[in-house]
Amino acid sequence: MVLVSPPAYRSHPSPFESGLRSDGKRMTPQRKKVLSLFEEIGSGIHLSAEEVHSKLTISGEKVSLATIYRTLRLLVKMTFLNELDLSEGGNRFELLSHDHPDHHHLICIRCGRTEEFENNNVINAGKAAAKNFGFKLLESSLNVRALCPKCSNK
Amino acid sequence: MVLVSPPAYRSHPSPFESGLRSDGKRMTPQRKKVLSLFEEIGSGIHLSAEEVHSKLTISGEKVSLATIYRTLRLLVKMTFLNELDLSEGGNRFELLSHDHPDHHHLICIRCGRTEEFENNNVINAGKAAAKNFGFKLLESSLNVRALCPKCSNK
DNA sequence: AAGAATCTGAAAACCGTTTCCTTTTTGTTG
DNA sequence: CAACAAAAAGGAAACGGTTTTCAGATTCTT
Repeated sequence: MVLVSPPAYRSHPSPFESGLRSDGKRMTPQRKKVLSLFEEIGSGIHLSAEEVHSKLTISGEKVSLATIYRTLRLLVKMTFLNELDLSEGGNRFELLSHDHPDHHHLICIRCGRTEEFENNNVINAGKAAAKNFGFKLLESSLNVRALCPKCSNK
Repeated sequence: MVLVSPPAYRSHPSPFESGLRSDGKRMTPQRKKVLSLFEEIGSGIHLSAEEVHSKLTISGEKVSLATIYRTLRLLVKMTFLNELDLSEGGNRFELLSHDHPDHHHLICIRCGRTEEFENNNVINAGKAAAKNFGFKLLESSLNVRALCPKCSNK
């Protein structure tokens, strides 16, 4: 347990790492693993905290569930992840892709299949409503509850 | 405690009562009280289960929280109430007014103030997305998270 | 008025999430 | 590179909203 080489993330501070640093926070293997998981699976996939935990566990990485929750919240605050409220059993998280900032979700309420779409009219509707009531807009999300083709003919 | 007149709801079966009956369910004072509460305060007000409970308790009606949860679910299924997922601490319920079926919500994430609005573009966006993926649309809801005027200058 | 089915209330169980507390790790400073 | 303070991790307990269990009460039928 001696003579270990320094962790790779020391060499070229990633945006994640510098974001952490500038806030007095630290890079840890656990945080790295959670973010890497999302980066590997790509954007547009929505994982619950439990799913993150089991995926990491399966690939041999041990990160406690408590740490996963803490890290997910952190990554959301740092805008690396987006948190979704698709109701029915636990929130989900997805990699926030900065080229598709304002996308919405179509959810099959029976099997959970989820599709994304973008629509400027929706964004404008949110803006208009906020303006109308003098609110300062933060974020708007349209959730469309539906039945996917497979589930609708059962 | 003798010679009480029969409960009012026996005389002219309300839509609620007949809906219940046709499904082998029964009208009870508790169910009546929950629905009446929503009818008295009118549509556009969003109450959590806890709030329903405390409002009834304050006006001297004793209905257990368990029954309130059961009744709220029932009323949603019967489409007398609409269930909202405004996140942050518990779902809320509102009287479903059939003249404003598809309204959306603007929520102040700090104080919870909630305003409603309608927008056909949003409805169409949901329809378009569902059609696009071959889903059968059930319902779409746009939640706009924002800061109300009071909270945004603090 | 009696009986079967349904419903209620109270308490326990649930489940996703957060917090507490102790130990481990990180990053900085001599 | 050793030492130290600050921050983070792990595990377990606590939480808060919601659902379930179960025994006793109520509704509706006949």
